[in-house]
Amino acid sequence: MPSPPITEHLTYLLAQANREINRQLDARLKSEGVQVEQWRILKVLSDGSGRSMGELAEAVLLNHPTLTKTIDRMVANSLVYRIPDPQDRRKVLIFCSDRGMALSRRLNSLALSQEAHIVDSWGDKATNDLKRLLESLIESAG
Amino acid sequence: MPSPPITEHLTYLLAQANREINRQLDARLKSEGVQVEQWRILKVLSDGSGRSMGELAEAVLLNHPTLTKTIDRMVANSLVYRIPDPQDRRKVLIFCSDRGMALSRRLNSLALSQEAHIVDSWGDKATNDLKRLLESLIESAG
DNA sequence: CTCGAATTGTTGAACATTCAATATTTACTC
DNA sequence: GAGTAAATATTGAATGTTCAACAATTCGAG
Repeated sequence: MPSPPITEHLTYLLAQANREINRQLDARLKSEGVQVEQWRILKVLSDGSGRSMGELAEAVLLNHPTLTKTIDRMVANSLVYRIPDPQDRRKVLIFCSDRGMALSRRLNSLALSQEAHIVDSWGDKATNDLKRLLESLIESAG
Repeated sequence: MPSPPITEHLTYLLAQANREINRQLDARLKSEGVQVEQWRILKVLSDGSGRSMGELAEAVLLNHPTLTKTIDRMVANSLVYRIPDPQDRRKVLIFCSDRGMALSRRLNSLALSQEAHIVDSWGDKATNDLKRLLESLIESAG
């Protein structure tokens, strides 16, 4: 059984595409001095409702300790704040501050312009086909 | 311009899919006590020819300092070895040892079985469509 | 009720990654 | 050809992540 080259493995293609797209997005977000993870956190919180650390970790693809320390930094920057959950006192709810909301809007605009650039240069159909397949794969593998 | 939910961003879907597939692969490779990056390195080197650090870093999606330290560990485990390039003495060529070759074969078998599992449960067509789109995106974005 | 088990979040130590600076060799310019 | 610039790999400090242990709270069986 001859093993195919690594460039034909799904896991490799995903890693490569993810790396490249992330690199491009990082370059744009850099103008606001922020990394992709913080954009994700602000974006999730920007609807104004609070999330527990567990919910948030799941939503932004980070594990708990990493999220704790990232939130520490964002609290220090006054982008988000913590409130103990009155319903379940084990939980801590994270909220987006006004300053975080304002930053979130600027970051969204940067992220949207990146995606628009991909759609322009690569095509609308390909982009949508890829998104649908990724959703299906996640659904099937999750 | 209302910003779509994060789950509709291409960058998020790529990150999520990559994370999930990598997690599955990691779980399998764990039986050999090895991480995905080392599988990639051994796979690339397993054709027997040497690669410079630069070539290898590009091929396995790692930046130079990270690769240097990963190779340090693999040298300590006798999986690979370094030889100064006689053509260009700035370069160092990395070769796979016999022990590395044997491990590479076992890892390939694990990786192939993971991919076979995806094809089984998700479908041959979807898998191939996705691979072609990812290749095209990388080509277009690289 | 009460006590053990499960859930949630944080912390600290070990570990890994990254950025900037360095050393070495090669290529290029005049 | 001498001197400067570029390419290659490594190192060390700063930073970030992960794993395992911990504290606090809630749940649930008897």
